[in-house]
Amino acid sequence: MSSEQVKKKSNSKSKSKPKTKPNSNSKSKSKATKQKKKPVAEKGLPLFGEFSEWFNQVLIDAEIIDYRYNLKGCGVWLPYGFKVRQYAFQIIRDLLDSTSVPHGEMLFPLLIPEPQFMKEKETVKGFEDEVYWVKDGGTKPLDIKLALRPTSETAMYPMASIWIRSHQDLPLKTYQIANMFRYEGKNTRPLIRVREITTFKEAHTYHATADECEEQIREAIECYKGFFDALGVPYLVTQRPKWDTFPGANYTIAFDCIFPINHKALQIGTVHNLGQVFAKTFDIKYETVDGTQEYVHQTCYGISERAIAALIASHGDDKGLKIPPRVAPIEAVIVPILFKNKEQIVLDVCNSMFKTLKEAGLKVRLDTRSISPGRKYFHWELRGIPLRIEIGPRDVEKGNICLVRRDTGEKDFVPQNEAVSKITSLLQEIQQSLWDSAKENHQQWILRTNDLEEALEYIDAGNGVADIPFCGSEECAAPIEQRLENLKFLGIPEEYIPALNKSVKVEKDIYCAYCSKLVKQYWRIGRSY
RNA sequence: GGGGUCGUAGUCUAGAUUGGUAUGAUACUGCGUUCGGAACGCAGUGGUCGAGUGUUCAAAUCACUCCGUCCCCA
Repeated sequence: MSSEQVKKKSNSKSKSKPKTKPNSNSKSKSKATKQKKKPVAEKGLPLFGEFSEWFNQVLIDAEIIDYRYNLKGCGVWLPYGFKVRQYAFQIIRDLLDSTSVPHGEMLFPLLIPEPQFMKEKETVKGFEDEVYWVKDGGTKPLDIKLALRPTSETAMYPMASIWIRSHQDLPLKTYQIANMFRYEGKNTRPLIRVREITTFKEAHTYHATADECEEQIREAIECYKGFFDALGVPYLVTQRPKWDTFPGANYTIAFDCIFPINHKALQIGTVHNLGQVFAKTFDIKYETVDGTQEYVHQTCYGISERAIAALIASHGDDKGLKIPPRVAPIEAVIVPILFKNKEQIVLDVCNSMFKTLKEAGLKVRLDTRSISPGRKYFHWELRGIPLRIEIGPRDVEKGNICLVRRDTGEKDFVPQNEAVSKITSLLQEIQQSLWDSAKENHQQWILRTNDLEEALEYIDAGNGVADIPFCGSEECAAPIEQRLENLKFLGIPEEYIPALNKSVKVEKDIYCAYCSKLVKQYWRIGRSY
């Protein structure tokens, strides 16, 4: 059976059919040629180099998400994917719950009454074409239309206005993890551009002063860095251009992950300084020590399931996923190698090893299915399990177990009584090494140049993102963005962001790549999702 | 947003020009032989042909609408 035959419809029908395996004779297989040795159940996962196809297929094959639900932009989290999501978002929960003033987790209603939603003009304009409206209650039209939240500012802030009375109530830090609805256009992509964002973590904070508000931005950035570090997802931090700031916010700082192969940037987190705009709209005031009434200063920051997309993209290879141990539903899987008349002695060792590892607190699984060992290897490699433990008669004789790393493929034989310590340290090593290699790759995808043409060529060739000297005006940005499809100004890199640096870096003798004015900063541009 | 393509068991696919309830593989189930990188034999299960409407004695096949897919262009 050729790989082509079992591949997804979309692949086998596309005109530029990528060859995944040499034997691509989809129709010429005659019944006479009985294939004895050849595998008959080859999975048709496209090569990692066919990134877009790989990504879509691996989500289904590795049982992360099933998007065959007949509603555009919506999908089902499968148990395995759900676990990854759960472990990942628990990390951000832990980070937010443990800040010096903890963030309190809450849950707001999905529905927002129209008048309340319409209150903040800027936000409304920003989401105008993306809001789902509930217009009927059963068979009767509603007097007041209800929006399905595209984000929750307008749901939360009227409540904050009730809760916040005095400076004693501040700072107030809250967050919720919930689903959001956005009516995206035609081009939806699983996990990346969806109509139901199933997992959106949004934090909202309220402060007495602008300084505290600014300080909160730094805390948020640190939290998010901690989160992505734990996932082993590399990122770039930039302050978004004025024209790409969250509607109503003073400024927006964003996290982007450059994807492998196509080197497009995916926004995976945003942090907004909202100033007092929303406070004025929703009348969120507090009484100062002097007895006067002041509007609060606010921030909000969000992370979505796109973080999972970045996690998958950053570590994948031709065999499938590589899940960092921290968020892996299973850290190690035991595969028994059974030979005739020696089944029981092997199974006994497997069972006791399973028990030992479980008692040591490891997420471990014993795979006793009656299929061949090789099949199990592929199964678990596709799902990205960090460590495989093979135990066969030879190992039993020697008192060993065989450990195989998913990331490097390295095999290691260790004595059974050292299993726990060896596995624990190996898992740590894998976690670190996944992070290191992803980061190392990421750094190679940024070009700094004073030559606009060079930057555009670099981006157009799909090599990565580029930093160019730039004046920051929208008039200069627009014609540059026109030059390439999906080209975006990501913004100013971290070292130039005033909110994040006591003294921002200043470049000398560089001139705007468009208007040639003397400028102080490089701006980052690149193709984005 | 505009244009095109396609939709048949879980997955991939034959059948469409010439209307007559569907082919094969894989997956799945059972039994047996196996098991250190996708094992083999035998026997089975599984399809309102994306949904709806129309034409017809009869629709997977023809027409229209909707839903979804993928590709191209803005």
